[in-house]
Amino acid sequence: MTTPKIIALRKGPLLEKNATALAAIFGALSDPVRLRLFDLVRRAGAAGVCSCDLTEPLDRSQPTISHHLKVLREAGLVESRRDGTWIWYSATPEVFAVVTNYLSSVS
Amino acid sequence: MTTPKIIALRKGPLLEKNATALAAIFGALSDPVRLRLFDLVRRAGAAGVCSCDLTEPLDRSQPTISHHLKVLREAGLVESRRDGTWIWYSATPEVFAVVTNYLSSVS
DNA sequence: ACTATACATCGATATATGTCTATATCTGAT
DNA sequence: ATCAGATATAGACATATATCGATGTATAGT
Repeated sequence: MTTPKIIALRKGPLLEKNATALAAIFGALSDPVRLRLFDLVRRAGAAGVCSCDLTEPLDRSQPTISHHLKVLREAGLVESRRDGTWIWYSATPEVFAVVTNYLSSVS
Repeated sequence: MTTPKIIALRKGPLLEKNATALAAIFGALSDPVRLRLFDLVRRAGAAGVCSCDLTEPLDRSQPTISHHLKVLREAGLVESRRDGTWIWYSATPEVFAVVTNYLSSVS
């Protein structure tokens, strides 16, 4: 409560609104399966990767992978486009830039 | 299951072991309160900030802040040193090198 | 030794999350 | 219209997490 010494914090602390938005992105990256999933997607580049090729390498059920892809999609980290019966996922570097910007501002 | 097109993924996917380690760091940053907490700590620079000054601005109970600081500490994002009855927290930016290295490895 | 302050831990509780099986939906082909 | 394959959703369950009040521990001062 009482301040032992006066610490001059710089202006512009992280506002709650921004913290919540950032936390959501980090949250999407806070699961090992999701991280590997995202890694596979971004490695596929602009062409993207078919969802059907993501289930096997991660050793999870199809609904589980679908769930994780949804989380990544809602966080804005990946986007999907339909091609017939399958769906192609690709990384969205814009949102990723938010993360790297923040991280580089720290270190 | 069946591959609709052959996608040439680059070598070196994210291994499970590394994914788990990375996910732990992201997990520590996946909570708004913890993000703002970390922000306050890192803004204090090398001198650090007293734990007693972190409870009020975040509008959480003292045990809750203590818990979050523990999470940040165990993730290697902050370190603490005792000074009498107070404990001073400061950021450890080295950990971010791991994250930024990974993030820049593909793109 | 006693008291006051700072911080940590404990136990409880409500909510969120990861995972599965079962089922639904969507798309293309017959 | 029917069928098969790909993906999404629903429901269930176990575990994790964020939070609090109560209590414990450590340190400094009297």
